[in-house]
Amino acid sequence: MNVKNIRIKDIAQLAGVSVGTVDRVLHNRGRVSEDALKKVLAVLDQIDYKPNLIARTLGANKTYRIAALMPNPDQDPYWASSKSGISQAEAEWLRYGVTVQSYFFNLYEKDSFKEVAEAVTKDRPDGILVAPIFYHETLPFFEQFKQEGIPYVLFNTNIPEVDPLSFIGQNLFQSGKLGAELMHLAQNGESGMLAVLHINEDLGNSVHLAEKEKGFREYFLEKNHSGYNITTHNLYNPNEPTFEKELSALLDQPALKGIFVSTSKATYIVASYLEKLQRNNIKLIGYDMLQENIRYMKKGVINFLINQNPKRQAFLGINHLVGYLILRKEAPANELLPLEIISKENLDSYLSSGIH
Amino acid sequence: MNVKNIRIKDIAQLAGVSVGTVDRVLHNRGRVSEDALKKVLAVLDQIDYKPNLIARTLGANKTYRIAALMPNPDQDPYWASSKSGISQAEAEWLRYGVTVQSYFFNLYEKDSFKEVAEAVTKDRPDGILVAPIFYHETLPFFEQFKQEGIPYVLFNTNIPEVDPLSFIGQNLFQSGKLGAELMHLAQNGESGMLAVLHINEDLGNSVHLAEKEKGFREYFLEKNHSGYNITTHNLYNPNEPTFEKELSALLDQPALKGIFVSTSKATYIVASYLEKLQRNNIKLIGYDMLQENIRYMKKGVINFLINQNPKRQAFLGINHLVGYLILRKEAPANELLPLEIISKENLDSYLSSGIH
DNA sequence: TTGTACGCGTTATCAA
DNA sequence: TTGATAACGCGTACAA
Repeated sequence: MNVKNIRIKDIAQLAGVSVGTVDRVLHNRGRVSEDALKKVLAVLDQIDYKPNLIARTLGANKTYRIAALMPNPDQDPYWASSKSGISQAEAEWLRYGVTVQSYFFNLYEKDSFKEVAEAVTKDRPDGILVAPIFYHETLPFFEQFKQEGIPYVLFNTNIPEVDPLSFIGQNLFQSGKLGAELMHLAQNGESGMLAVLHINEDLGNSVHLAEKEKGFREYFLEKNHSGYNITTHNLYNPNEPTFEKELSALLDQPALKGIFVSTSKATYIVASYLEKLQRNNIKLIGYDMLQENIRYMKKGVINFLINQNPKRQAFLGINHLVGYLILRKEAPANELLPLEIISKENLDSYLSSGIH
Repeated sequence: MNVKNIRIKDIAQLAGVSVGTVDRVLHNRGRVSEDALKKVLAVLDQIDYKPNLIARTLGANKTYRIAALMPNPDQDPYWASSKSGISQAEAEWLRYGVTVQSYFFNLYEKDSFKEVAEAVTKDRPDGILVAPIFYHETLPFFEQFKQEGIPYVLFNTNIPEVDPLSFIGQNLFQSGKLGAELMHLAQNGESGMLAVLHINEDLGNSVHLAEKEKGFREYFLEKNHSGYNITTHNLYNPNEPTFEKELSALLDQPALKGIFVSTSKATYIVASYLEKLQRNNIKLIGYDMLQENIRYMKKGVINFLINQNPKRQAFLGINHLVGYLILRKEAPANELLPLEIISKENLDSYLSSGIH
């Protein structure tokens, strides 16, 4: 095997032109005569030229600005995880001239999203990573980004219609099915009442949550487990006095055997009530390895967590953008992360491996 | 924030010396006067110099040869997975002058290991990745590698005494505990007889397997689940006629409710017997997403798999070596991969994400 | 002991 | 339209 790679210099020599001409042909920069073009293309046709990306980044000496558009991490620890993934990717690429500017919008205000998205548009970054949790508000911006030729990557929530460079997330329907499988296991063969619980603080998320619920119900339909009685409960702002009343009413039902919670923050909120009310016979299944969730899992209040890997989602998002910008690498159109099951006994192995 | 990184040139300017001197200080090459040393160190103390690795690799223009020393992938699909991880890493680094030469030894013959390891020693690679499944046979070689200053990384099996650059694997004790937790769940609250089954084809593995068993038993001890009766079964070559007899004898016991199998290949062997004997009330828990295991899981014969991620283990091993050789990056002394739980409902999400 | 100068492969600039 | 050449930052050979 010939290890030595073919250089632009070699192509130039073979074609009988200069490196400058080859470069212009390779990058369609124009200003090349018919004659020279033909000669270079003939050589390129024969050999498989693979640019040395190391040399390219060094030579180009460009700096790239990436904009990360996401909910304010202070409003929800889930988004704090995402943020840390962005920071990690940023640290890794900083020395290669990549900077990431974060733009936070208010999780509960659509107008805040618009405002911030306009700021991004104005700043004209080289690439954009965005968690598009508000469907309608986001669409016009992608139209604009596309027109300006700025590549954008979506994470957490997909909007296939806007044709992003890449989407990173999970299969939500399957996630719900997995939640159901785990619930079924946790029930130890007994039957009874199961609750699907959404705490829908930001309304942008409702499609997200509905998809998980569909999967959850589908599992029991397929299996024909008619012994279970599944109810749905929508709660909103945990700070409202009605919240506690409604949740307590649910938890007080003696027949209730399990709760599937559709978001990560909601998981530890419900866990705290379960603990307070001493309802330790109710199995709880929720999302993500947030610090509070880890605590309740170790105590045995939470039975299973499904890891959505928010940190990794955002990390990969930045990486895909950088790969595309610097290394001209195509990103996968859909990167669906595995649905990781976290239980008491493998929790530590996830914590120490530091990827979560 | 100052985006531009500090270059050697900058340090030289600040210290009032030349780049050559700075370089000699940075790499302890000697031939530097007390005075100059002090000046440079003073500057280095103030600022956080991070070399541009891109420039370094470009300038070095070296080629590195890595040797991968592992069992023959044709003898066991588990090792075929490892091999594919090596190939993937190789493809990724080929253009940067890294080549990987694989050396396969016979899984069942210690002498074969010696032979191949000698070949590696003779070839004097720049780095070595090895799965040291034979303890005694491996030790002298590491002694030699250490003397020659060739860095080596271990995967799959750890031998801390040889002080490798890095070990990549899992916590086997905890892996067994997780197996027990899953078994307990799968039992649906019933009690009965549980079997721990080892198929110990290559004897090098026995410590490995014992560790998993210890964890498995520890779980039930901690939980005080006295309802279970746990037995251990050691089988050897599946091709011997006694094998089928012994295994059938075990499976014929009506009280048997679950089997925990300690290796990946053994998992689908047991699954095939369970299917043939129609013992579908016996819960089966084993290891790894081998093709056959995936098939039996989809059929419902295997209840849970614990993913040891053989592909990723090997992939990371090569990456750590490359990182150390090219980028002078310290590899983690112990990289313990998370214990991934695979069930029917998250199987596809792992398959499609392509990391397994 | 020190500093200068060149090469790595690519991109970008500029004079011809 | 072309080709020669200077960056990019690091490592290193070599001359002083």
